[in-house]
Amino acid sequence: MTTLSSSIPRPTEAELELLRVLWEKEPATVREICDELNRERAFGYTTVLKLLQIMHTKGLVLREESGRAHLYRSAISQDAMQSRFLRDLSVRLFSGSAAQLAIHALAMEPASPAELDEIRALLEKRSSSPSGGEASLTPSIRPSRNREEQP
Amino acid sequence: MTTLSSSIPRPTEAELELLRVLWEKEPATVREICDELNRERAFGYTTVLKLLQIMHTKGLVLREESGRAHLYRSAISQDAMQSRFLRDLSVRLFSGSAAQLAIHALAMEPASPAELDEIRALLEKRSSSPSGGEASLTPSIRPSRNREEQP
DNA sequence: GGCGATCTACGAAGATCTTCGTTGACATTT
DNA sequence: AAATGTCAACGAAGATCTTCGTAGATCGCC
Repeated sequence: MTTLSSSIPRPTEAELELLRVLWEKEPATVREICDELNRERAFGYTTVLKLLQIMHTKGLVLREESGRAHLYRSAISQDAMQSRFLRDLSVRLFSGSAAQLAIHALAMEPASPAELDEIRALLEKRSSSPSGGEASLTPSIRPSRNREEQP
Repeated sequence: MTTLSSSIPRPTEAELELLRVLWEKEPATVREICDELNRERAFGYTTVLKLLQIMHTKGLVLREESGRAHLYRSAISQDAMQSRFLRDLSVRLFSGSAAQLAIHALAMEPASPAELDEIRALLEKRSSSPSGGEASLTPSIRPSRNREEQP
């Protein structure tokens, strides 16, 4: 249950990496998040802690201070965050058209048959009811596949 | 055509605003860019100049120093930049799947009939050649002001 | 030939982001 | 209880981003 409250600021790059971990294993302690992050690249413990503290003041994460080690969880669902970034990007670079953005993304990379079906389903829905309703989408599961990253 | 040379850094937010102007009216002087920007929000002249200088050292813009006032143009096409940002976003937030990104974007907002057709065309192409070759795809015409076309 | 307007270049201040060292609190072990 | 390890909190250093003031060059004009 995550509000898409627009008062929450956009996470920075490092913050987004933490959120990605949280969405996978929520709730988590600083130690857990830190260990998970260090599978990919080095993060000092206090670096992660500091980031989480900042994110907490920003409202990006929630904190349970019950035990000795605090428990963190994200304040925004991955889905809501995806929408947030897509909206931003569409405004910044696609004249505000999420559809144009989608077309470009679609042209960039082959989709799986399942994904193609999903798109077809969306198309039908759109065709019939242009101002379509609350599709509770969380797109199909996707095994975490990684490409090169460029900070 | 503009190279999608990956050595060029990702533009910051302010830099992207300048690029947006350049893509519309290229080439342009600092004055022209500044005036255009000030339709939307205030930018000091020297601010814009400084940004362009930085962007020049970064390789984001090209500069013609012929006359008294330099002429600037973008070093990357809007299309290539769109791909760049989409790739980034898909890696950061969609486990590297541009298709999932597209689905999400599609679900976010109703598309115009023309856009729906465009998507259908893309789907057919995908269906026939599943692991489609590295086509030099540019998603089709883009009249720069997209968004509304309704007979 | 000097005056004002316009341009580029330089540098710097303030904000934000990233990273981490240090400190003190608390728990576990010896 | 002392030693050791783990934790949150604080602060600070360095990097990057954003903005602009000022200085120096150059053009057009009276």
